Amino acid sequence: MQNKYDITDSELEIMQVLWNCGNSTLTEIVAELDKTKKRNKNTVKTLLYRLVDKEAVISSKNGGQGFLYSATITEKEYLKTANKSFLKKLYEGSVQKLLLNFVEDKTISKEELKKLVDMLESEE
Amino acid sequence: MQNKYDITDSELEIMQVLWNCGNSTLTEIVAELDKTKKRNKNTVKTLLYRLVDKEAVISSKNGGQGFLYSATITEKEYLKTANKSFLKKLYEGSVQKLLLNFVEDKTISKEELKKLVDMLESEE
DNA sequence: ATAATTAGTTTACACTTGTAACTCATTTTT
DNA sequence: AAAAATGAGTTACAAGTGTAAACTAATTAT
Repeated sequence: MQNKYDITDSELEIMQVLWNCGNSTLTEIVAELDKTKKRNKNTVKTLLYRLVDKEAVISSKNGGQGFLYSATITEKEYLKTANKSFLKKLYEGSVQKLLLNFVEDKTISKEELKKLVDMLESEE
Repeated sequence: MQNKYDITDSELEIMQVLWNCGNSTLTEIVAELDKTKKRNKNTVKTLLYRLVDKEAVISSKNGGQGFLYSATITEKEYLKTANKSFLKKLYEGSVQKLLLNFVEDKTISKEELKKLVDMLESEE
């Protein structure tokens, strides 16, 4: 491993806290995670440690009571690589194939898809 | 594990052969995989064995020289669950969010997306 | 029929991942 | 100041995963 974009499922939950809440201390991260699923503080520490190890997160002194953890990659950057490997793994890298599948299996209807495209059009 | 939709990356490559080429023998699968990446026959055997174990594949006698392996789930069925968990993990389950991201990060352009929707429209 | 090959099954092993305890230093409380 | 709590860093461990060897039974070639 040792690639900052190679983030496991549990690690991702930590990154999402950092992305959503900004730089945080261990305690803050644990508190935030607890909103959805209880997680032992030590577990979070290990996860943070691994993220620091692969440089997806850096820690910095925070006046006295502990460290502040910060993501070194943005969520968008991460999503981009994650999307790409998902597409590659299941759809030969083709977004078209993915979307056709979504429509076929009713994950999204043609109408919704059209509405979405219209929205994108009018936006700009 | 022990869920037939819970398929690892290496196992998926075997499933893809079965989906693309239909029921196949071990030798055929190995030959097909070798087109893209060399893989030890024993490795393929283990992978097949694990797939049989979780019932994503069944094997049946094939007049003499070996067994025929067949997928018990279709590619579409598999993709549907894979899509869902991908969306859930990264986009709070929202296709909309995913598509917005694709457009934002230029994985697909608005034009291409529109063309695709038009195609879906005219199809039917 | 005996040797060689092949396929099915079992076992192995290192690395990854989820989960958490342990240690030691620092900070806070009494 | 001594005791208690907290946090950083380290270590642990079982389950999952990629990869492949070993063993055994069946099939094919000589």
